[in-house]
Amino acid sequence: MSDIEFDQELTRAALPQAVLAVLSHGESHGYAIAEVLRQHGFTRIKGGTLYPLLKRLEDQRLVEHTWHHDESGPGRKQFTLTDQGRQELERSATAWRRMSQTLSEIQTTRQEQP
Amino acid sequence: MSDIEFDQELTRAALPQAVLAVLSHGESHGYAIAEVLRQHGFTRIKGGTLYPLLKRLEDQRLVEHTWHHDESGPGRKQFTLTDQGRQELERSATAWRRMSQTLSEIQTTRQEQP
DNA sequence: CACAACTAGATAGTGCCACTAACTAAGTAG
DNA sequence: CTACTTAGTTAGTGGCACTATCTAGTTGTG
Repeated sequence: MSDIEFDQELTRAALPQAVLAVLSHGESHGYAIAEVLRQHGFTRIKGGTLYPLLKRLEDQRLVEHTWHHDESGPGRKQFTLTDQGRQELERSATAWRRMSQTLSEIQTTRQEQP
Repeated sequence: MSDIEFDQELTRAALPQAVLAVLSHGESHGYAIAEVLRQHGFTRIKGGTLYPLLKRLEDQRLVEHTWHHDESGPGRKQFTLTDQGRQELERSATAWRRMSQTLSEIQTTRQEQP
């Protein structure tokens, strides 16, 4: 639970996967997702970043929402992963690992001079 | 040496580090850097992506260039890492590892329900 | 010779998306 | 009544990969 903040480009690449990963544990709403992300080091995710992202994930059919109105507090959009979302999470996690691998390869591999 | 292509957002986050990593092996010019990147799976890096990036890295004092005019072929901008560039490569590699760690943490950690 | 293909670098335009800031709206604490 | 928290939304900006197109020198082929 670090509180160091990630840089912007890294966030941009990782955030959709992070949100899907949070939702892989079960349904949740925007504000609670933000809370979990904050605990994991995404300290500066604001509504203006998260809600449009959730909208995009929904447009891609990776998540779905239903409205929940409790007896107290404002209404909530409860988000759940779709099957497609679960697949995308897996695909994205693999891509991420492959890129990590590639980056360290480039750095450690001796280059052939032509 | 995979020839599968990376997706755009991942490329965006990784490419500057990848270029710095290539240059950590010694000076090189744009076209040759592109060649090495292609060998490592960045199959669709075109001049229009790479040259502006090199320009930005230079603006940030992470790389420097000198012109080389061989007896044959067009002139080349030979790029070298600066000390600052070497530091940035290390910082960025660490950030990348930390993000990978974070992503797998989010996915595997049980969430506390309030 | 003419014409294509390759090497090397540069630029304009587009689209995506994190970020900032400001907003609505309902409940709670002082 | 005022301020804060929870919850979600919207408009505007800037950075950057991507596409397409350009210049310019070199090499290969008919």
